[in-house]
Amino acid sequence: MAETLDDKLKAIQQEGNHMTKKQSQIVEAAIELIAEKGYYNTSTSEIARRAGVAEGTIFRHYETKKDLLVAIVTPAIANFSAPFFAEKFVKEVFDESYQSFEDLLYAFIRNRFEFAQSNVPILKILLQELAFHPEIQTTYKQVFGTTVYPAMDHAFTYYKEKGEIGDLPTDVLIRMIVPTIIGFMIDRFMLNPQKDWDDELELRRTVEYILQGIRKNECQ
Amino acid sequence: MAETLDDKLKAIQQEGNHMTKKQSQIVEAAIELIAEKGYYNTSTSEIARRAGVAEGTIFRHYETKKDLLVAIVTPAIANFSAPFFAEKFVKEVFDESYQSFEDLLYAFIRNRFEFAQSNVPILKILLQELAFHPEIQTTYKQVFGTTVYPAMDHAFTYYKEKGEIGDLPTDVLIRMIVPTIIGFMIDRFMLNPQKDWDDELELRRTVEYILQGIRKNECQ
Amino acid sequence: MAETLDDKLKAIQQEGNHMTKKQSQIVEAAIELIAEKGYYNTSTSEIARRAGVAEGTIFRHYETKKDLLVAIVTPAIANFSAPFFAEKFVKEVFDESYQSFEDLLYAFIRNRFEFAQSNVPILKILLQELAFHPEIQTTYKQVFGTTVYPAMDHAFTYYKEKGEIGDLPTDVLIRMIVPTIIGFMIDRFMLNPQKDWDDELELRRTVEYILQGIRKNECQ
Amino acid sequence: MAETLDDKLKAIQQEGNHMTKKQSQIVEAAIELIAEKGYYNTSTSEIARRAGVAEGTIFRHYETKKDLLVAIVTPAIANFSAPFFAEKFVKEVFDESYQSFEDLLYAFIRNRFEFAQSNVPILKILLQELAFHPEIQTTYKQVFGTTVYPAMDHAFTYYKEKGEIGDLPTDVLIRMIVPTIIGFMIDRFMLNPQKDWDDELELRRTVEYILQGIRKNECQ
DNA sequence: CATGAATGAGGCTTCATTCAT
DNA sequence: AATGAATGAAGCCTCATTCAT
Repeated sequence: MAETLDDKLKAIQQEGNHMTKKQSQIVEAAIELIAEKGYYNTSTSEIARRAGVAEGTIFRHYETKKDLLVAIVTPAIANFSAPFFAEKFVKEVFDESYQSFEDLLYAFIRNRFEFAQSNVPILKILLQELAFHPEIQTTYKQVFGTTVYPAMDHAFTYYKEKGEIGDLPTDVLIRMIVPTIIGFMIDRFMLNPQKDWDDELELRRTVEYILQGIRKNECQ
Repeated sequence: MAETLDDKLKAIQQEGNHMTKKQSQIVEAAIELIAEKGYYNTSTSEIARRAGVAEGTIFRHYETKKDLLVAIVTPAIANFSAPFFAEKFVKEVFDESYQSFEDLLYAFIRNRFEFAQSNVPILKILLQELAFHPEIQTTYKQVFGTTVYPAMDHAFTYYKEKGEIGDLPTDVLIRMIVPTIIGFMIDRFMLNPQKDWDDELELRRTVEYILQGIRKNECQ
Repeated sequence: MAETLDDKLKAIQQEGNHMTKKQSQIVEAAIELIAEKGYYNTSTSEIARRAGVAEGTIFRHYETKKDLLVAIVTPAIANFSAPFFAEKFVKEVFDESYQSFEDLLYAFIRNRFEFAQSNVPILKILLQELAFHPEIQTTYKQVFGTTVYPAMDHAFTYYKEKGEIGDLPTDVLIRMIVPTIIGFMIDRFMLNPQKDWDDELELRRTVEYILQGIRKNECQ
Repeated sequence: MAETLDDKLKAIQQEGNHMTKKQSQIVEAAIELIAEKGYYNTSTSEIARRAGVAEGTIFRHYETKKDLLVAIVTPAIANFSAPFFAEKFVKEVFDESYQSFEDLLYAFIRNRFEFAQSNVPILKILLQELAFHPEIQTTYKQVFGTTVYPAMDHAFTYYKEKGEIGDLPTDVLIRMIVPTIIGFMIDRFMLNPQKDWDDELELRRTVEYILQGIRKNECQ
């Protein structure tokens, strides 16, 4: 138990490496089934069947069914939240790589959009199960509190000073921006994935909506 | 099965009337427990215990556990979505009761905010369980499609013509507005209910954010 | 959890009363099977089958399989150890109902012999499972320490003063007497129950052996 | 399967010889764990872990888990019961090496005491598991019937004739003596090993108790 | 209407044993 | 000989649902 959550998160990002073939079959099957039907409607025997392994094999790799869920969802939290902030927000904002908040926001949304696009089922699971599993909530809070929030706070402060963002607290800005982005992705990937989307257009619209919504209110 | 969904919805809105004492105890207990722990983590025996009735009594009133869930959630859908639109949007917008889109939006958000405030647990259930129960999804789509969407579409058209809203499709407007409002409520009532909220201020900020986000872009 | 072990023991002695028919079928079947094959070789499904009930019914009455074991064994401990001491040792020894230690010992052995005779399977379980279940050990120690030991200690002191017993510590006397008695019963009821026993003779022999073994060593 | 039990017993007594290092690690680990927690509470994976070998390695040396148990317990039976009788009882009693039954009994108890002292865990296993494993019972009966009983019978007859032992059947004498000795050892090594024992004193007391218990009843 | 004992299908998990490497 | 991943039978337990009272 000396292992910290932080260690775990790091370990997780390289997970793919040391997984046996059967293990990744299990994870893949679990992701498909749980995304589709939810954690409590998916039995371990069903996962085993779809993965083409014996039920006992699941428990050789994951002590409990919940451990399997956590093993699926934790990297998603780490990867969805962290990378962009670690690399882009913190570094490039200082580098002034982004001329304006708009540039940053656009890069951010596009980057997360692309990540989501490649990870729809896992993110679906994350969204659906977050409410029911304290273990996941803890990880989420940890990641959000140490990585996402500070980076956002930092960036907001910077652009507020530059006058590009209205004078709203970070909490409020997050409460505006995040649901807008997630709302778009839910619509795009979960509610109406089959629709004939013009992703470029919608990304622009989303950026625009947020930008106008939070910008300094100069024209009123 | 001649009964249509529509009939059901109507019946539901007057439900309170014909419920026996035991029955409302059951519903109340179920709401508390399911909101707190989720549908699959709440057993009928637990509901019976908290309600102070025998387990069999639940099944005298609801054929299955899922029926009980549906009986809880369906009126929430009907009531959360419908009333305002039926009464205010449709009628008063025509009456020109609302001078501006801002007035309408503000009235709408405040109205829904107050409704949410009095129905936190049920709405929590709705939000959490919607993903897992096709029965609920069907009801939701039906209500949304026949009541909410048309009313919104109507209003948006009206105010777009008046130049108060930018020229965005109804779908897009909904995708912008709804997550913003729901996101606020989740923060307010579910994630941080204990915070020292200045509700008036936050309502204003929410309206402002939406308004700027979707208004005609005159000042750029 | 306010309930003390003592309360439990009392409750247990009247247990028979409030057991439903199915419940006593379960207990009876469990006793038979566990006595014969041991706790870990007896499955709950087997118990259910022999009891003529559904497997789930067991768990309506006993939360876990181990609870069932404890429910079987605890009264045996209470009843095997306690009654004689409470009633006879303590009271009658003072009354001088027993002229000599021999009388007391004989009455005691005969009394416990008869009890054992009517409870062979349960006592077999107690003997076999005591080593593996801390829950049972705890009960045993409690009963022994508060009831059996004090009564024996009392009686030994009394008869030592009368010169009928040699000057050995209570611990040692118990270590001599108890295995002799239990050893006899194991032979009689468990190892060779089918033998053609002359119980009166063997009881006498057992008393004699103990008596000579611990008496004041006058003739050497 | 031409191999008789007798062959096996002989083979067993030289077992140490042909055991590989891993094999004795396995046996040692198994003894520790099974003594502590019982056969059914000890998994082969746990034994393998403690032994520092792979789980499969156990099954290379012992076809089944039960075979491992038998391999542990059979030599204990052979060694606990047999040697003294074979060497001492039979030979030395005839040699009249022991002047009196007391001398023999004392030598016997001391000898078995010392053996027990060096083999507590294995004897614990024997005692605890004997009831549940017919394979062990068979071995036990075989050894007892062919080695212990005849030797004892022989010695008893001899000393009865010399008038040192009362006229009791061998069965009865065994039923008196054996539980007394085993009872002492259980107390000494299993129930209260940590106590500050004066072993010499207790050995003497045990001998004394048995001796008086079974001697010719001359002084009554 | 209400009760609650009884049901039995199905879920998660353990573990002795096998086998390809 | 040794390994350890994989197996799958079997175990304990949960829980929605039924039904006699």
